[in-house]
Amino acid sequence: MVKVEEAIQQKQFKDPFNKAVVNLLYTNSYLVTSQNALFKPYGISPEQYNVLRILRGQNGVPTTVSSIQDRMLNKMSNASRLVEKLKVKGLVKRSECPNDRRQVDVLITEEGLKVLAELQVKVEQGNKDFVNLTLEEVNLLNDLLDKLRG
Amino acid sequence: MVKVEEAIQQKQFKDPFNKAVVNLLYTNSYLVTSQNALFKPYGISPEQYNVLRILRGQNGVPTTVSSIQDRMLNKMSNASRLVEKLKVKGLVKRSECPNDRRQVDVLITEEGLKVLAELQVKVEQGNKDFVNLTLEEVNLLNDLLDKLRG
DNA sequence: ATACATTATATGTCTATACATTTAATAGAG
DNA sequence: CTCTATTAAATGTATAGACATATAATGTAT
Repeated sequence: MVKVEEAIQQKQFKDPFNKAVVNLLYTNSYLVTSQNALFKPYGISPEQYNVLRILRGQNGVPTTVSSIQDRMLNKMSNASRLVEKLKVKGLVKRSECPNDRRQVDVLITEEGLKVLAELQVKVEQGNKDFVNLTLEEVNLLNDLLDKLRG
Repeated sequence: MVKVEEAIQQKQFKDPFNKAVVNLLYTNSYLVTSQNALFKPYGISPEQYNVLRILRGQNGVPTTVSSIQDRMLNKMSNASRLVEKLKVKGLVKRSECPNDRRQVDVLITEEGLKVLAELQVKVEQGNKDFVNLTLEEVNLLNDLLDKLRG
């Protein structure tokens, strides 16, 4: 087990809270790097995958751009541009919302569903592999993270 | 306490391991957003701050670009460009390494040390505030994160 | 109905990550 | 010494995050 102190060659931290922030940023980088390797062959980014997953969760009900934004992991990400990129790839459709012409209805296409299903198997297995914890430990981690942000 | 399921409006996950990956990505976003607000008035990014911190840790001994890279939280970040930006701001000095002209010695300037010291107080207090856990819980979190990557 | 505020989306710009490639210097083999 | 491989740093280019601003449509007060 490589402790965060060794990984970034920092001998000590102000306190365990500051260490935890650094540890979380470093662990995030570990996860993102691991996930990127998984996604690369598919020509789709983790963020784009996440948008597809949100859309499928709607079960055929069109979703607006702002609704996608609300459900993204990173609230500062730009759903508008991600949707545009997915549209270029033919994985989503965009259409003007009839009852409010400011809004845009976004729907995942058949091709999008296909790509998503294929990717999901790999991603879900990958995520399990990346997290080297017991079931008990991972449940504890989830509770701690939820509390941390509170 | 807002659970990650509510925060991103996802009802369930494949398993607790997949939930943990999502939870970590989401918590990272929470921390980065919190930190950004802190850094903004100083015109310096968290990544640039981290480079300054690494340089000061050398206690006046010049550090090469690749050595900075090794110590960064994100191993894929571009130390060369971050150093260039810090140099433009007058916070670091760059000089050719005499015994190996491929390498570049990087040193933090007096101005860099001043900015770093000022920022560090805010960042360390902020990090403590962002992590809503007891001392016992945060120690446990650090252990779980170290093991997770193992 | 008009004026103004609000909302949804898109766009502009900067910073950083991700990763490939280039350039220059050094190390090592013959 | 010469050729080749390796290494350090810089650079090119794509994607995304951060945040301000623009544009268009809608809601609301008068």
